[in-house]
Amino acid sequence: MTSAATTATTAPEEPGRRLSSDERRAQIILAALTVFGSRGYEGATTDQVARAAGVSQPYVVRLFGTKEKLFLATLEFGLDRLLGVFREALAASDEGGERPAGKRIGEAYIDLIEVRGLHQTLAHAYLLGSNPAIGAAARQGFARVWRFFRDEMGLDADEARVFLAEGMLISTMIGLRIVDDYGSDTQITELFRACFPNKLPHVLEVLPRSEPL
Amino acid sequence: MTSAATTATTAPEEPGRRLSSDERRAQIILAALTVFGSRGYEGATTDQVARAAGVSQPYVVRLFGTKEKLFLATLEFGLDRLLGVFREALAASDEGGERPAGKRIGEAYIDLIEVRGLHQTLAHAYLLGSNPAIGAAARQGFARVWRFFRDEMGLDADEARVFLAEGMLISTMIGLRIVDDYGSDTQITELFRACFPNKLPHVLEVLPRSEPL
DNA sequence: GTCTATACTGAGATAGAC
DNA sequence: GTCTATCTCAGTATAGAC
Repeated sequence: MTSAATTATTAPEEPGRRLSSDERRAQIILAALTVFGSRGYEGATTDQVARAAGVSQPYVVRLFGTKEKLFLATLEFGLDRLLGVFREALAASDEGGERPAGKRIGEAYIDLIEVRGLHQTLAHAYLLGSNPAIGAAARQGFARVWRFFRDEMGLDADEARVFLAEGMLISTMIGLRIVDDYGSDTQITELFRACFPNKLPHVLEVLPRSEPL
Repeated sequence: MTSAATTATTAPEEPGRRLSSDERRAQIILAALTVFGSRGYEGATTDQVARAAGVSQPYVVRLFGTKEKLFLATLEFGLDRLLGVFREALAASDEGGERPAGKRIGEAYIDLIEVRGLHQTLAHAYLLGSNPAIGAAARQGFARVWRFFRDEMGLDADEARVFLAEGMLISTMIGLRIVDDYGSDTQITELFRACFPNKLPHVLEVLPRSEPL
């Protein structure tokens, strides 16, 4: 449990190699996403993040300054990634009217489960409105998403609200980990099904791989 | 800061009076709702709950056993209360077709901001799916709500999903505390407005009273 | 039923070596 | 760029008095 390779969440790396601090930062943020995602900001420890990233706890603090700054960096990464895939999906072709922008973006959102902990970390951040630093960042981030729907995607306020709402529900279902109670494809509840129209198989394949840590 | 009356979140009580342990439990759960709501399960401390309730920290632990059990009790209280007001709203009369059940229940959900921290505490619980005890309780609780929509209210799976989604968005907006960045009635954003159709004035009146602690 | 005092532990952060 | 050792404090839980 001391070697990087053993516990690393991220892609395999050549064992003996020394990474640039930017590479490490990126790697740690990926790990932080999974840890913050499952335990939340306060519940997560910098040590858990460090282990998941295969580095020592003090080094995580060294690179990011404080746990709070680490969380803020992780949140920003998550939001950038989210808006990144949304923009890609928006720009993608319509395939002859079969996949309108709304559908593409909805699916892109669900596909983000591949980036483990992203949905949950954002959702946790959104709940921390009372926290001075994190709350402010969360509101800003949420506003960015809202503006994407309104300005870039061109939805009206009502359509945007519905979109956002479905997104929040999906995040909730992921955070709840209904998979844990109902096993694999057979017993999954109607409740869970109803949340992932046409994406269920994919979700069922990916979610159980997201270790609770 | 030692007297009960000074810091109590809940209703004024006669200073010198000794409460039954059930009364205390109820009072502490109310306080716990606000504290867990703003800081989350891990972020909240039993001491903050104790202060908010006007009792000593060890006594909170004494009454509930552990912080986890306190959270579970608080979660259950919140869910009971939620389903309670939903059932009331469902049973209420239609007022000549002006307020169908869906609308009444939606409004009842928003009116629950009066029970400070309820929405946020539930939302926090829903995100803790990876936690053995809390995750299981949260899934159970979420399923109860789902069944209310399906069985008692008679919605089909799709309608129920839409309902739940709007609810998750509303909880998110409350947790985000957009009020904090945009002050009172004047500067409130479109984003916030869009989430509380016809309920904005009420929300704007209550939310700012919910102290961040 | 409720408090004060306190034991114990876990976790963030710092110092300093390599 | 990264580690080990360690300080320090906050927070849960226990003991025991009133």
